[in-house]
Parts: sequence; structure tokens; C-alpha cells
Amino acid sequence: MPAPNHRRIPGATVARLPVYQRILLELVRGGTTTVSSEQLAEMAGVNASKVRKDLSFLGSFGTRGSGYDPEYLLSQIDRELGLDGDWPIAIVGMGNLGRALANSPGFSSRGFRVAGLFDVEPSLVGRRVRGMCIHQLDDFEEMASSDPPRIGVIATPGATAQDVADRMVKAGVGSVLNFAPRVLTVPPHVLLRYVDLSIELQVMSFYLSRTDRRGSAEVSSPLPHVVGLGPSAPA
Amino acid sequence: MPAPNHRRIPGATVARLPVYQRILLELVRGGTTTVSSEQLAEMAGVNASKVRKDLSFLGSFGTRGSGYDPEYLLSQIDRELGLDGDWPIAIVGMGNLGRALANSPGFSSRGFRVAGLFDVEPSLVGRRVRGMCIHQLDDFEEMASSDPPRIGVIATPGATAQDVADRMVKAGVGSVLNFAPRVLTVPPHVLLRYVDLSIELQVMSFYLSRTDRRGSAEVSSPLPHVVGLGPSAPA
DNA sequence: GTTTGTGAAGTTATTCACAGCG
DNA sequence: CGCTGTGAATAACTTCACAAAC
Repeated sequence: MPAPNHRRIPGATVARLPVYQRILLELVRGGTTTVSSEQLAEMAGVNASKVRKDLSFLGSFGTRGSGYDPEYLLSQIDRELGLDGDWPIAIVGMGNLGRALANSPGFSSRGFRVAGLFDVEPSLVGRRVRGMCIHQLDDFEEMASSDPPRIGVIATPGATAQDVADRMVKAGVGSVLNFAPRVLTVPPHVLLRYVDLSIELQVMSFYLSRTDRRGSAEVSSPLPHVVGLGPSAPA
Repeated sequence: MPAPNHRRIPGATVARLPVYQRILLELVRGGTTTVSSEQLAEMAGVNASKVRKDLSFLGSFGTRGSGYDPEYLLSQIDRELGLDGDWPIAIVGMGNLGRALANSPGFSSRGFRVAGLFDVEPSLVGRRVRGMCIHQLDDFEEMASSDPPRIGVIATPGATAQDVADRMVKAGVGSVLNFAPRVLTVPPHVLLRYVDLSIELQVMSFYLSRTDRRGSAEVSSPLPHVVGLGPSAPA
């Protein structure tokens, strides 16, 4: 029998794939032609078996005795993450954060495409960010029906975030990425993720306040880079 | 024998505490005087036993038969997160992202305090953000010695992020929060966390591209809100 | 009756350690 | 030899289920 059409990949692994992707991108740019799990591990701040196990969920892309080819590995990770498709994004809220997101390379590469920018503030409407015009939020529904965004990004102040989320859901956006400092509620069929810019600050203060108390001599701490995501995946 | 001075709290729990904190903040503002684990769970997008287990690591602060007092619980979470201390923060990179961070309420409340803003760009130096003057990056070392930041935040473009991190470490900053789209390397005694604004985009595209293939009828997905952090904690 | 707090059971993730391949 | 890929062992986390407290 043939291999299953797509293997089940643990959520913890999925959360790390973008980190490997970033590192490989650098390596490819730098012209590296081979990289070992040990090297990748050091750069990612995890250990080598984890890297090998993670990559093994995608397939066997390494060469024993030598390592992985960064370019090939990168293409496999991109494929696995679904980055060979088209991912139009609408961003609502064009304050500093919204502009930062719209200008961020990650929002305009590897399949992602900023398809619409919106704000309620009249003084912002009509201005251009990355060559795109900011539209009045009232036009959201209309524009969403002509070029439906697959991901709606919320970058408004906390107070209006829930309203925006409701509108997005009503307009048929199936997934919401929330950068506003507020926990939102959406219907269960909508994929919602919450990125709070200051949450990591709090997690850091937790660990720092504890290491301090033990005397600053004992500084130990693996876990250099950690990113995104807690537990389990959608069914 | 007395209870241990501070219990060991699982990393996964630590990552969720800020989420509970946010929710409790809303509840307190709204005047709610009691909340059950079930209600908290729904708002946080997790299940009720998880909430109870998480909170039980901090102590027994609930009342059986009725629930938790949001205000008291909030104070306990803040204490546990070390938010009763003083946490001066230096931000390097005053583009859109840096300004968004400096203006973000989470950077100026609950013990956090923006102590210094820096950029290399002469046109930004001298401008004010939130009443604070942006300084030339060259002055970083000097200012860091007079009011040493406990957390250094990097909000520069990717290309300069590593240099900034090196300077921070050399100046004695013991913890770095990196928002630049680049994986950084620091000595092992420095606590480093990496928040990439587009990583969640990629994680979303992974799950979306898979649910799509199964036919959009089957939309199921628990895991509504997820935030920060993967695995284990510093020793 | 309601809801917490928690052992015990179940699940997922990490690490070990080594066979197998280049 | 060196390094990957992977079962087996360990550890971490989540969920269940219920006794105890209000």
C-alpha cells in the first residue's frame, strides 16, 4: 500500500518549522551547501535529535555522513507549510503596528500577499503603504467579496478588535490573526490565533525574577529561541 | 517542613498565565466579582480542567461552589509573574514596529517601563514617542550604565539585529526580546526570546491548507486562542 | 446543588542510543 | 568514520473523574 497522503505532524514540530525555514533561508543566501542537524540545532537553540526528529516527519531528506542540503530542505518545508499556494491577507488597523505588518517581508513573500488595508481613521484612508492604498473600513465587505482574503489580520486598539473580528467572520474570512491586546471570541469553525506583543515580556519577567532570586551566579538556561504556539493541533 | 519557597510551575502554564491575566483584567474592569473555571476556560479557549490545574500551581485561590475572585486572582498571577517589580526596557529600532511597541500599553504597565528608545537613523533621533526622546544608538552604552535596562527589545530590520544584540549583551543586558525577522545567537547566560510577526501566519497556513484539502465541510478545530512559547523552562 | 483542587490515567513531546547508510 | 533516521525510554503536559468544601 502507498504511504498515507499526508502524515500526521505534531503541533510542536509545526511550530518549529518556520524557525528552521528562517535559518535555512539565511544559509542559502550565504551560499552554504550542506548543514548538519547539529549545526541547525545550535542556530535554532534546540538539540540535534529534535531537529532530526522534526525533519523526519517531512520525509528523509538528509544524506547520512554529510547532512542536509539547505535549499532542498527549505523547499520541502515550504511545501509542507502550504507556502506554495496563494494567501491573500487583509489587515485592519493601520496604526504603527498595522504599517509594520504591511511592510514586513514575511507578509509579502512565500505565498503571502497583502490584499487589502483598512482603517476607520479618515486621516489614514487614502494614504499609501507599500504602494497599497488604505481603504475605509466600511468598504471591507465589498472588497472581501471580490478578492476574499484567506487570513484577516487585526491590528487595531483592543477596544475595537472584537467588532472587527465579528465583521471579518460575517464577511466569510475563515481565519483570524489577532495582534490587538485583547482576547477575542469567534465561532468554533474559525481558526483564531492571538499574538500579544507584550506577553513574551511577561514570560521573560517570570523567568528573570526567579533566576535573580537564586543569585545571579546561577544563570543557566537552555531554551534560547522559542517561538509561537502551545499545544495540540486542529483535528 | 515548610512549603518550598517557590513551587515549580510548568512552562506551559507560565505561557498561559498572561492570557488569564488579560481576561481577568477585562473582568475586573467590567465589575465582575466572581468567575468560574468554566467561564475562564471558555474565554481563554482552553478547557476547564486546564484552567483549574494551572491556577492550582499558584495556590488555592478559588472558593468551592462559587469560583474565583477576579481581582484577587489577578494579583496572585501578577505576583507570580514577577510583575510587582520594576522592569526597565530599552527599545532599539524606532520604525513602525518600535513605535508600536513603545506605545503599546503592555510595555508601560504592570511593572514594565520604557527606559530608553534608540535608533541609528538621524531623522528619527530627537523625535518623541510617548513623551520620550529617541536617542542615537551610539549613546546606548552610556545610558545603559546609568539606568540599566533589564530587558533589551530589538525592533530593527533583520540585517542589523545581530549587531544590536551583541551590543546589548556587551553592555550587560541580561535578556533580549527579538522582534526582528532573524534568528539570533547570544551567549548561553542571556535569556533570549524571538517573536516573529509572520511565523503565526505560516502556522495558520499549515492548518488551513490541510483543512481545505479535506473539504471545507469539515471545519472542526478546537484550539481557538493560542499564544506564545513552546516547551520547557530554564533550569 | 455547585465548583474547586488533585491524584490517576491518558496523550503528546523530548531525549537517548544505536543500527544503517554514505 | 560521520551523520541521519528511528524505535524505545523518559519526561512533560492534558484530561478525566471524583472527593472535599462551600
